[in-house]
Amino acid sequence: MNAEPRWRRRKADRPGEIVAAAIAVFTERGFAAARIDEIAARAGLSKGAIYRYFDTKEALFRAVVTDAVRPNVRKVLDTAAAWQGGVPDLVRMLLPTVAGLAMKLPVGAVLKMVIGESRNFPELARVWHDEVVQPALSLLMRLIAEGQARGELRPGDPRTHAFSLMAPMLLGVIWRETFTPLGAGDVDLPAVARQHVETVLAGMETRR
Amino acid sequence: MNAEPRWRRRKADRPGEIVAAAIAVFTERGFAAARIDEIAARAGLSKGAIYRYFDTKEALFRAVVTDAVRPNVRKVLDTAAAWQGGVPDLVRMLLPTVAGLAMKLPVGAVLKMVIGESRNFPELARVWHDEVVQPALSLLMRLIAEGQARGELRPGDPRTHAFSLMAPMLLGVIWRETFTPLGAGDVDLPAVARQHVETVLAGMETRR
Amino acid sequence: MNAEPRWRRRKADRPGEIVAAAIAVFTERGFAAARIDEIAARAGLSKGAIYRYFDTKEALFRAVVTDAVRPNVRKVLDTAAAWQGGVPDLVRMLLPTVAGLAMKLPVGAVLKMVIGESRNFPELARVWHDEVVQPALSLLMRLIAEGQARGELRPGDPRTHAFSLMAPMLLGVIWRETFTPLGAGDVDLPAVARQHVETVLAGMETRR
Amino acid sequence: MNAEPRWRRRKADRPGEIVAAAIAVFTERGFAAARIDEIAARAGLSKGAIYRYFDTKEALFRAVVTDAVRPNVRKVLDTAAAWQGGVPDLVRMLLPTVAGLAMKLPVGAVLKMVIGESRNFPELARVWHDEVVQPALSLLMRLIAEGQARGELRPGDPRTHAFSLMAPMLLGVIWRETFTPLGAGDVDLPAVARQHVETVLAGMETRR
DNA sequence: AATGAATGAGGTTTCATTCAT
DNA sequence: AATGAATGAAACCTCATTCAT
Repeated sequence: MNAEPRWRRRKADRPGEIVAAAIAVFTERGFAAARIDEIAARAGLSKGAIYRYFDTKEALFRAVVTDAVRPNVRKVLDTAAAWQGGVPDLVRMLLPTVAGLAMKLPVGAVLKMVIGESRNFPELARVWHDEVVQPALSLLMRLIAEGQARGELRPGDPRTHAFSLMAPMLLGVIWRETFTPLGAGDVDLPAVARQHVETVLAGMETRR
Repeated sequence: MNAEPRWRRRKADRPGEIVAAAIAVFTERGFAAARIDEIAARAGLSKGAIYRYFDTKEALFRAVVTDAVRPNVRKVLDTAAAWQGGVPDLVRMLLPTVAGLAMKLPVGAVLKMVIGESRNFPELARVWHDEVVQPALSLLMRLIAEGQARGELRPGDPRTHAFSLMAPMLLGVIWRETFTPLGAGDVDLPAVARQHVETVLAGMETRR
Repeated sequence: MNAEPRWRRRKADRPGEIVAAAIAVFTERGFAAARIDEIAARAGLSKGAIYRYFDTKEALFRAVVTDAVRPNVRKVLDTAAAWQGGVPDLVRMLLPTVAGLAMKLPVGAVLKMVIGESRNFPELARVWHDEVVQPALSLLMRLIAEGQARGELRPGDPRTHAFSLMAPMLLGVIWRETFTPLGAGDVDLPAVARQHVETVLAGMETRR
Repeated sequence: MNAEPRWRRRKADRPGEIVAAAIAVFTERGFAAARIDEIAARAGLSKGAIYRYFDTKEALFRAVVTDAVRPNVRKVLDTAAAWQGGVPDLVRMLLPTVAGLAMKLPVGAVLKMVIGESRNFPELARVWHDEVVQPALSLLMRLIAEGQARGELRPGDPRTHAFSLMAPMLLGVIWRETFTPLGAGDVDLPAVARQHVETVLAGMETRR
């Protein structure tokens, strides 16, 4: 009689589908303005079904924030940790790679939310700090210190040097989320990465 | 008995007091979680009185975001526009100045909100873009192009160069709002400014 | 592989098992706070299976309230109806018997629910009235009237006399459900029965 | 233009009006089935206004249970504590008084709820135990012990004697709430009190 | 000009019930 | 006969906004 069943069983796929829908809605509206209704609709579910997989709106938000980036960060860090050559060349490789990732993953939107909701969800900011920011920063600082010890890089506080290296990439990511949708010029992250890395390395390397 | 009605006191100050209270609450809680009740209480008023000065919560939010920074930006821009010497020296002066301002004004908190609410309040992001970001960026780009024309600075896309120069300051501001409250190490903005400006200028200047 | 489908096991027992689980959950939580999920879990079934045996939560509730006591009441009433000796001695036997039953059956908990839900489920209160309360009361009233006719008992409204006889037992049952779990002293129902029956019979019997 | 204002200020009267409406709805439906909407409507208010006076539905429920009886209990206990004559005569006065109060106050309905919700709101059962039941029981037990010491009353556990005295009154109250609305015969509490007190005293007094 | 009681729309969450498997 | 994913109708509670005082 009725051609279309009201719903179909898909338990295994559901969490992923819900998180995908939630990423879209949360990043578009922010935590508070996101409505469970809309997430459910985009996931092709009823509101109540969401609660089979996530106990609260906050739990869903946490899942979004943690799932969105963690896997990709590992990959980058592992590559860097396994690097054999000199520090400057590693940096030359690393920044464009990160720029490429940032272009295709929802990093920017999630980062925006982590920043925006850090007061209301300190734990999420902590997750990002502990799993994304701190590891990346530590790795960079260690590499810079090594480069300085080997005489490849000029002296200076390694943490600040790391800021000098990474900041334009992150700012570009935020820019693309915040100002580009308004009609402000887009940012070509890989291009920025290429030019910036050369500029800053020229200022950091001992011989050129 | 009391001949003086209690609200005769101040009058013209009210809007400013309300905005001041609103800055505190909005930056502490974000737009959605901020309650008019609390803003009113901090302004020493009743909830209803707020509506005599601002039609809606959004209007108050707009006032906060617009008023919070505009005046200070002008000052910096005017100083820079009036600069007579070479571009590198201007930059050497500018970054620490900005760093100092960012330490005492609520720029970071408001910037965080502008970023976080940019999807829900595009006009606010636009205000910031048009009144803060774009003017500063334009000025910097013009200066850089001039420096390049005069042979003081190496070639390269001026906009990216501007990013290379400013990004660590802005990222530091955001960091202090997002991660420092969690116990992550603080960022000494003026120190970052001093080291970064020398590093990046060493990579930008033609002769050193 | 597994030739035996898992639900082939029992079959006829199911309703009884469900009611048993439901008694536990309903008496622990009350009607509204009882969740079908929990009843199903305790019965070793899934939620959906419950609906094969009971159309609604209310239907299950009705089954609980009706089944919980009916069989036991019959026994007591039959014993009393078959009594051959004098009324006072019957009462001396009856009250401790009832007290003993009340100690091991969930009468108290179910009585509590019948009382608590009587407005929302008048029919259940009616079942209890018609099948438990009224028969017992009628029997007692008839016996008392007979005793008065034979000169064994003093005059007075038989219904009130029946109240005088039975009330402490019922109140004790309720007390044990309501106040004892809070740490209030327990009630030794049989002991109360023994003392009360002697006190009240001393006031009812014509010669002592 | 508009003859009737949408609402009128009546802050001081509100809590009482709300509790009165809540008593009606809670006692009619029980805690879970009572809807704030209906309480508000009966109090002539909107749903939201309730929350200006009571933080949660539970808080309102607590207010109902505590407010409904406390004042009246005090009065009875004080009268009894000030009694000068013999114990039997005090009891002869006390029971009809209690019966009269129970006829005009919502004691029965509230008692029913305390019993029905004791598992979900143990603290309310405790309030009733501590403020109503225990004081009354203690007083009675003390009076009975005094009567026994003076030789007016026969020996026996005072607590059980107190049960023997009071139980029919309480049971009558519950009966009137549970079975009378169904068409079962009403209980004339004062009449029950008069006959019961004589019956039971005849069994308790040493000389008659 | 100011108050704060009252409104009412809207959101999250729960859970009895249904139904594809 | 059984499962449990999915539905959808409430219900509680919040809070920006209004308006009688």
